[in-house]
Amino acid sequence: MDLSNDRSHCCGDGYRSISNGNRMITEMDFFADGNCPKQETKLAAIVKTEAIYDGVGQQDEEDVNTGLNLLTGSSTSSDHKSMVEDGASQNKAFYNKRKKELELLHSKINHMNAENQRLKGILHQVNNNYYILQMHLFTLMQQHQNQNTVKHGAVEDRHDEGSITARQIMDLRKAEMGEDRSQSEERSRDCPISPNIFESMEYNKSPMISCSSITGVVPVIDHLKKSADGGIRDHESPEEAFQGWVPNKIPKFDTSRDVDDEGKAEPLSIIRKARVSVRSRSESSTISDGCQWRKYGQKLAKGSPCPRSYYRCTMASGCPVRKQVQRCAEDQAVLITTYEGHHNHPLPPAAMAVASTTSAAASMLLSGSMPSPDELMNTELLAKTLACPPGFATLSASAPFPTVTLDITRPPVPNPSQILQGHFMSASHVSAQALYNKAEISDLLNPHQGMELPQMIPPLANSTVSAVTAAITSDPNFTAALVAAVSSIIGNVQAKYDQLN
DNA sequence: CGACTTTGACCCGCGC
DNA sequence: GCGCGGGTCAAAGTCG
Repeated sequence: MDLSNDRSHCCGDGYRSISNGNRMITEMDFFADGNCPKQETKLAAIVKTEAIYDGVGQQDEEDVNTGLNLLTGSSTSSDHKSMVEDGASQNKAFYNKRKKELELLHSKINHMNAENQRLKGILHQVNNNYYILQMHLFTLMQQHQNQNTVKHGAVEDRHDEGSITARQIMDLRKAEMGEDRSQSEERSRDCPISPNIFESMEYNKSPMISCSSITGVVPVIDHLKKSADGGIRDHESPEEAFQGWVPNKIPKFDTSRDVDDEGKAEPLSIIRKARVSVRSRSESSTISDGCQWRKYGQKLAKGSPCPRSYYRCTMASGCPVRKQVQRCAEDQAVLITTYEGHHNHPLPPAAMAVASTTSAAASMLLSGSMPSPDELMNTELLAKTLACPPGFATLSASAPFPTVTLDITRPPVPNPSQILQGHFMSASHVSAQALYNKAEISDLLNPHQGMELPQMIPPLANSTVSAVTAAITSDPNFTAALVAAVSSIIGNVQAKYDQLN
C-alpha cells in the first residue's frame, strides 16, 4: 500500500479500518498527530493487525510492533542493531499470535458459559414446573379425600371406592381413636392403620421384625409433602429435605414437621416411616444389598431366640437409612432384613437393584393405587401387581408402621422371568427373560460370584442371583429401566390424580 | 491407628 | 407411677 498517496488520511483520527469479509484489517497512521517526519521515513508506520471474526467480534486494539525503526528517523542504523531488532520483532509477533489465540479461546469460553447459563435456566424452569404440578396434584388429592371424609366417613369411603390410600388409612385410625390434636402430635410414631382392618392379616402367621427401608419412592412423596406445604421450608437443609429415618427422639422436639397449619397430622409423614421387610434365605449374617452398613446395636428381642442387629448406612455421612437384621424364629435359615428411611446419596447400581424392588413394593402401599388392604390381604393383589408368586408380598399393620414384606423364600414359580421382573424391575421395561438368560450364562462363567448376595430369586442359586444382579447393573438399558421404574411409581400418583378427576 | 463390632446403659413410648 | 420392650448411644474391645 502506497502511503505517499494517502496523506489525506494522515491527520484524521489516526485509525482506519477496512473490513474484508471475515478478516478485519486495521491500519494505524502514526502521522496522524500532524508531526509528520521527514520524507525519508515515509515508509514507516504501517501497522496491520488482523483479527479473525469469531462471530462475537472483538477488534484488536493492542500494542503492536511496527517492525520499523521509528525513533531514529534515519535509515543509517548499524546492521547489528537491525538484526537484534528483527529478532525482537519476531518474538513479539509470536507473542501477539499467542495472545490472539488466547483471546479467541477466552471468547469461546464466554460463549459456552453463556450457553451453560441458558441451559441452567431452562432446567430450573422445568424443575419449577414439575414442583408446581406436584403441589397441584397433592392439593387435589387432599381436597378429594376431605370431601369423602365429610360425606361418607372414612370406612364407608374405603368400601365405596374399593381403594384406600395411606392417608385414608391413617385418618381412619384417627377417627376411630378420637385423637385430639395434641395426641396426634405426641403420637407421631403411632401405627396409622386401624388394627381391625388387618385382624386377619398374614403377618400374624409369619412374624417379621419391625423396621425397614424404602428407597426411591419416598423422596418423591416427601417432595409432594413439601410442595403441599408451599415448597421447601427455608430452614430446611438439604439433609433435612432428604430426611427419611426419624429417630425416636426427634419427633418429640420437632413434631411440627408432621403437623400442618390446621393441626392435623401431616398425611404423608407416615409414609416416610413405611417399611419394607425382605425375607430371604441366607447363610451369612446379613444380605449384601449394595450399600455399606455399620452395626450400631444388637438386642435380643422378646419372644425370639435370635438377636436383632441394627445397622445404619455409612455410604454417606448423615444418611438416615437404617436396617434391622434378624433370623426368623421358626426357620433360622431365613434372614429377615427390614429397611426404613431413604438414602440421601446416590446409590450404586447394585443397591439400586434392591432399592427398586423395595420401592416398587412401597409404592403399591403408599401411592394409593392399589386395592383396599382388606382386598390385599385376601387376594394378595400386591403380589400380583408386583408380578410375584402368591405369598410373595404381604402387608403388615401389627408393626408400628405400615410394612410390606417381600417373602422371597417361597418355592419357585414356573416362569422365572416373572420373578425377576417382579423383584428387580417391577415397573421397568427391561426384558427379564433376557436378564435371566444373561444371568445363566454369567453363572456358568463365574459360578462362585457373590455368594453373600441376597437370595432374591428362589429358583436360582446364590451365584445366579449375583450374576443376575451383575447382569442388571451392567445392562446398558439399566439406567433407562430405572427411569422407567421411577416413572411408573410417579405414574401411580398420576393415575390417582386422573382417577380423582 | 482407624474402622468396625460388641455390649451394657440409657431413653422413650406404651400398657397396666 | 411403674415396669417392659424397642431403639439408640457410647465406651471398650477387636481386627486388619
